[in-house]
Amino acid sequence: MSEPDWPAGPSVGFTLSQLGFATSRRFGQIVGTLGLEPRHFALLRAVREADGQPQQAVAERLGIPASTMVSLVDQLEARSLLERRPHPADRRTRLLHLTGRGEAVLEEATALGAQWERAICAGLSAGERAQLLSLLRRVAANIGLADGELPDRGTGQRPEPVPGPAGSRAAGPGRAGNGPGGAGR
Amino acid sequence: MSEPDWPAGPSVGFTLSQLGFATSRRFGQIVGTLGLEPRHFALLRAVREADGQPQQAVAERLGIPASTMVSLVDQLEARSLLERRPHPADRRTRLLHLTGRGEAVLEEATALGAQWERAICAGLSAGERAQLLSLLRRVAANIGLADGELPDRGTGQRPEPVPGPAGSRAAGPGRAGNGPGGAGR
DNA sequence: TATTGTTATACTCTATAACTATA
DNA sequence: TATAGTTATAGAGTATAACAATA
Repeated sequence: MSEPDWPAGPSVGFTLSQLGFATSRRFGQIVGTLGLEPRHFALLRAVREADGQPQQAVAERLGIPASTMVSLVDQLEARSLLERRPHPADRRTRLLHLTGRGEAVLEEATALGAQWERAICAGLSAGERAQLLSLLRRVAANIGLADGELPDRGTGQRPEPVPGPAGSRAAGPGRAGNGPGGAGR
Repeated sequence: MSEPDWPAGPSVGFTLSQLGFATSRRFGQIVGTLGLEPRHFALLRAVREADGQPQQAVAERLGIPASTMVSLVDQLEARSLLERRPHPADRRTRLLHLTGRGEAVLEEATALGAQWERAICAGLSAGERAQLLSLLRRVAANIGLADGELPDRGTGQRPEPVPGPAGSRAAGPGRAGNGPGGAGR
């Protein structure tokens, strides 16, 4: 079997895992300041993006199971950040709308996200940051992560086991984790 | 409030979250090929690093609660990848040792990790990869992540809420997630 | 008969607390 | 009395399946 042709030292994969985890965890704490979890933030953004979508459409877009979506919307509606309105024609569906307060909180959260972004990139010149993003984009392409794509939640989806060869043996659980939920784009 | 002074586009924070998540998830699938979860891999590596440590010492080093450690070791011992041996002087403590099979599997997993690393960095020159690592290291320093440091598991630890200002309101849950568990350094 | 949203249920994971045997 | 390891237990979180209203 071929030896790694890279110089020794920390791997990109490990570093990315570490950073990605720390980054999103910290971001979770930050939006927690507003009483939000990252997925609440993601949900609010999805709703704002296209106000008045059916609840399920948003759930599908975010890759959240319908039942989970219910409690998520419940929580945000209880805080008057968004509201369910009846569909004019179909009495089964509920259309999601951002409230004024929801917009305000979303803006606050977005500002905190921007602030966090600046903290992350402190000391990097604009050029360095651009290059970092460029390199990350190439890595993303390597691992088959489309540009704006959301990594599919553990909803089944089963990509190819392993790119190259393998050492056989049975397949294990293969666990997942919590989604990124980081600051927006 | 200050506007982001960065050019528009995807943020580093979001991209890192996304990549870190995708990376570790994929790595989980890869080692799953060997019937291992990432934390099994981490455990095996920690044991190999210093063969014959007490079980709790390893647990502490990995930030795993003692009770979780038990089942983890149980699983690996059931597969004869490592074994508990009595401490010569203290009959309470169990010393962890890698078996021959454990070493073999660990090597297989390491090889898969190296292969995954190559896939991640495909198309990057050695210089580009070095620069990527350098930039990531600077980002890691920015967010207060020591070099080889393991991000502390949700074991309590409560860092400062937010670096800069804030929009008040009560503190939310602030959730965590699964650790990196990516390929080794 | 199919679909939207909801509720109920069952499962997984993890950590805390209780317990045993040693020290 | 304190500690290593274990077992039992309880909580959070999440997905699957059953359900009611409507199409």
